[in-house]
Amino acid sequence: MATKIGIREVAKAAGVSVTTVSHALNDATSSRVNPQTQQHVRAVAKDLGYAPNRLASGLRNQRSQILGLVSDEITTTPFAGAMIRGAQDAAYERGYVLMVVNSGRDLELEHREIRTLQQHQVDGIVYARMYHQGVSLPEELGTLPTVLLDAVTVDRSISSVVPDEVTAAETAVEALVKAGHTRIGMLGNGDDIPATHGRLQGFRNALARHGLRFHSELVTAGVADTQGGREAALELLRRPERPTGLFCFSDRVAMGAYQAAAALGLRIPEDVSIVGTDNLELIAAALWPGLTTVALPHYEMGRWAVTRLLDDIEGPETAAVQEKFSCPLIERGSVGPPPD
Amino acid sequence: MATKIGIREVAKAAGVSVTTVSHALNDATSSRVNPQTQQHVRAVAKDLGYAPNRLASGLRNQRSQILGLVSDEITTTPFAGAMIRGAQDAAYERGYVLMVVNSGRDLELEHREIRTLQQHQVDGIVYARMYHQGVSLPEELGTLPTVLLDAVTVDRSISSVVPDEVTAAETAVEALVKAGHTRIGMLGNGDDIPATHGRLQGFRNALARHGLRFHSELVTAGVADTQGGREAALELLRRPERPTGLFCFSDRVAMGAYQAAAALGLRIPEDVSIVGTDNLELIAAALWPGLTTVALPHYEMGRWAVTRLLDDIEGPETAAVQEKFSCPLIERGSVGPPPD
DNA sequence: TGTCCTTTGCAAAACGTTTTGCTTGTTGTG
DNA sequence: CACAACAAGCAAAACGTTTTGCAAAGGACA
Repeated sequence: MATKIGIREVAKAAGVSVTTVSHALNDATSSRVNPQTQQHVRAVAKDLGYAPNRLASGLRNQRSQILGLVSDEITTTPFAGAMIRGAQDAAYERGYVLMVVNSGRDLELEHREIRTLQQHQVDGIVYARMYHQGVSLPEELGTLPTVLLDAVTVDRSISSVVPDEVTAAETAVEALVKAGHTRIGMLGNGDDIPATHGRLQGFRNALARHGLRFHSELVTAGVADTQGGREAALELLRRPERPTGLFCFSDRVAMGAYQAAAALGLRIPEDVSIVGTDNLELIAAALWPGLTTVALPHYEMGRWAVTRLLDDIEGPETAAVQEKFSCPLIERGSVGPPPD
Repeated sequence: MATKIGIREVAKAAGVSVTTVSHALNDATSSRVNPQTQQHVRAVAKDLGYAPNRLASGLRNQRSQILGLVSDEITTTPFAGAMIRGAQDAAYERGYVLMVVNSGRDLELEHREIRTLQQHQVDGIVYARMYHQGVSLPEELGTLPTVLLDAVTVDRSISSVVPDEVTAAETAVEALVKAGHTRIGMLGNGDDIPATHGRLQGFRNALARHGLRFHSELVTAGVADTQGGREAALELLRRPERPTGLFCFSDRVAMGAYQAAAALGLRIPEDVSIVGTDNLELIAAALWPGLTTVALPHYEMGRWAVTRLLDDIEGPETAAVQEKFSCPLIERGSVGPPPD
């Protein structure tokens, strides 16, 4: 209530100058102020509930303590939530706060949003994508510290973090192999992005490593959503020599595979085993039986991106890092031994 | 590159004083500056790519052009995404930007986060919940303009926006009634929140309006997730006098009902019709057949909250408003006439 | 006793804007 | 022609901090 209390009010109440208050509050072990005075000032400040105006200190310090997070999509997937929360947590722990903007793939809008962030003097930017893909960085970022989240550029001079798609797929497929499956199908996305290439590569790696042949007719590309997954799985599971295990590009696709299995009277996991990708709680835990899937560590990636960004901002210059996060297998109930 | 260009650089380049630049850029139809000069200054400013430092102007104007959005959960549900996007869009259109924080129900953390927002001098706060519920506002908000999003307080002096739970449920149930169903069950949440009470009320209203009796044994409370929905639906659908239509508290619960129907060999919608609540794309559009459901207008509510907040901030004082948004029925394929 | 540090504190400048007077011409009017 | 009114622009103050340079007060030492 009353008047907003600023550093001046504290100074007056403590009977010292504004300068001394500032020193008492900021310099951890200050040589400019008597420990007793310091303690006293701090007590008074706390008492009054003083908190510095960050607009003012930002202006003075050329440090806003704000990070920008620009992403393409925030709406459709809950991945966004996990990544952003990871980023927020990491930022908060170090005294920063996030300004999130999302462009919905509108490049023109994205430009304007980035300019807005720059007007607010953000100290750095996390440039995020909802799916692991290649991007080209907007020009206007200029020399502003930037880290890529779930995306990569050809320019290796900027740090990035992505899931390790190859080993993620290997992990998923090996879960099937270890359960005894030898005819394994894949329902894959067709887009020309690292996620697609990496997972197909991992699929092949896992088969090769265990001496299994790669049957290209068991791989379906261009499967993007549940409906696509259902149709593709129907086609695969109707074959006389049907696969007994299915590796799905995403949990949404896996949900389609569940539907196909049900339509054909195949039980999971007794008749067909299914592994997904994403560990989307909303789906993976809701399916029945629960979906065994590899988790994309969105929360952790969000944390890493911000931590790295803050290290860049606050610390000395270091070489850029291209980080890959491994994807653990989350076992629920959709994998079992193949039927006889 | 070079040096950061500020208003001073523009002034120098345009051959006028800093004052004149400010007037030329800000006063739409300025009496302080010659239209020619104004045009010239603007051209120069654009040419140099000048954009004002909002830390500085915020400090001077006592207006940060930042809004805080504090929410409990951002992770688990995609609702958050829609609400936040609506809020962001509305804010952006009026030159504001959002600072989002989420407390994960940790009250202590929430307090600290709000204080942080206040340090950044946010011009107002949207206090959001992910489910329609009653809340008590944190003390420290004080006189800061605030709007509630998907939440209400006993204190009617503060504006809020929530879904109209009662008519939402009525809409859902009437879809079943109009298809010819007379024995309708409800899988409801048990929590003591407006969402629960409102929807149960709507359920009863719809029945009464069409001369149908309310059978309390067809109503199951405390059903929160897919597994709960499955179990509750199994129980209901196994009855000799089973309901032919089910109204579900959420789409997640409805997904459980789908599973129960499948387990019992009941087809949707031939043997049993199902209506959900939420219109959660990820689930409603993915289920097979598609789930008919009432949409909670999260995006629109997010927009409304920010628009209202900005009107409060920028405009003259007006009386608080308690807004209820209606929830349209989204028809997919899960409702049909009852069997024989 | 005078000189020189050291300690403790303060005044003032700076960060980049916006806005309030004030000054200087210029035009219109009696 | 003189004077008022007005148009156009500028200098300076202010927003709330942080930090640099300086001053005063003591204490140690010669």
